[in-house]
Amino acid sequence: MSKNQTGSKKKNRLSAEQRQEVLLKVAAEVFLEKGYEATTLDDIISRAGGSRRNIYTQFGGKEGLFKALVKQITDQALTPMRQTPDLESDFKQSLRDHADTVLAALFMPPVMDLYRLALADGIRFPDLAEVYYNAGPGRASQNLTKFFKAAQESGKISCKDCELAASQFIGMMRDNIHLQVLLRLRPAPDQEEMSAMLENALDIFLYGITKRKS
Amino acid sequence: MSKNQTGSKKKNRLSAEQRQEVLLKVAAEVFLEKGYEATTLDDIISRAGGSRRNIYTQFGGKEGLFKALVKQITDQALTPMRQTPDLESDFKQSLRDHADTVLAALFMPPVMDLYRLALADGIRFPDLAEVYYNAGPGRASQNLTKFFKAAQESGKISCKDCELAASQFIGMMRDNIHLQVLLRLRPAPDQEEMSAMLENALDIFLYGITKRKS
DNA sequence: CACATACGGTACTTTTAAGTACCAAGTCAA
DNA sequence: TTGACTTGGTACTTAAAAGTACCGTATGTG
Repeated sequence: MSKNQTGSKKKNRLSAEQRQEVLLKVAAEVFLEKGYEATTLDDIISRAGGSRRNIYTQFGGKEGLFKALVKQITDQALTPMRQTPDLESDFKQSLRDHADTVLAALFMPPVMDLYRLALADGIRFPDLAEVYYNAGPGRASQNLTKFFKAAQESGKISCKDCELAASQFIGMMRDNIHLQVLLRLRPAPDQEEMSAMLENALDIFLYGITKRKS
Repeated sequence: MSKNQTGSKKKNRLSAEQRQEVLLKVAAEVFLEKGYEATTLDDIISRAGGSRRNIYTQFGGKEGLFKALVKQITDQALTPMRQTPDLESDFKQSLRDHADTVLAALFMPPVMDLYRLALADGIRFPDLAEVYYNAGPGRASQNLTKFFKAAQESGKISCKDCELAASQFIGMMRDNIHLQVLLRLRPAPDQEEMSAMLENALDIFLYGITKRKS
């Protein structure tokens, strides 16, 4: 007994842990949408409930809340980027599977928001930029590099600079469509369009666009 | 007579046009570096000289100054992106020349700053995002698409979707090295490294990484 | 049931920056 | 030279948001 019933109409107090959880969740929405400077604590309080004191006792202030948030997000939102490609099966299919994961992750709202945030507020919080890069794009690039090197050794591909190739392959996923979505000029692609993007990139990356004698 | 000598030690008044010019120049530095919210008018005044009144009489306030700035920048900084590839000569060399221009432009400080700004403050100023995209990456992509279509018709290349290919080629230029520079995690590449990036992208894009029987 | 503890909300203080007013001083024209 | 006009600088007003204090009240324990 005690604690509080989920259905009570008002005055349901939350424990410190619950409150902290809610605060981080709401803070994520607001900070990621508006950036650090444009976000006010009142925004967060009014959406999260509770009072200003929660933020100060638990996080020490706006900056503390922001940093706690960054830590949590980089731990969570970027996990898809950590997937490492399967080295065993067919090369093209492995690459397709991996790229599919990366591409889908790139268009996930929290990932896009984090990308914007890292660029916008990386100046004020250098940790943010570094942590983000290492956990996300950097990690993805490393994994892909390893994959390419292995394929190179087994004679499936031939790349002069596997690291650069991996970096540029990731870049192909961040094409102008991705940029337009980042800028909110168009909605994210649906499954069908995403699949077209993927196959197109795959074809070019594997075989090039030069006309082959048939 | 009258006006003011360039060498006078103090109290050289500037005309409205001169002041406006200086203000825009300084505003560009500050806004592009810190973003809209984090920039204060005092920052700008103290660097530009003059007084607050200049900003209010000439631009109407912070927002007016910012918008005037965006207009000026998109007219100026993004001009390299407008270059259209030469359709006559050798395809690979044409593409190389064009990509070289685009790549160099992508790493120019004002272009990078504008990229950050468009992502960070595009929410508050939707015009900014749209104008930026159309004048920069969008234009570049369009030009490249035309180029690819022409090459396609003369049988030099074979791409299923030239527009998508162009978009992804531009993406290859925005690889993880570019991202790291954007995040201020490393300095911009020098001529040599940039050339390596270019040749690598070119090779992959034209021929793919699949091992060819020699 | 009574008490200690900690959450919830409001009201307050302080700081910072936008926007405004005013005076002094330079510029130009008659 | 004088007087109208404009620019430069400073000081002021107002607004908004960070940070603080306090009190009422729920929680759960002895």
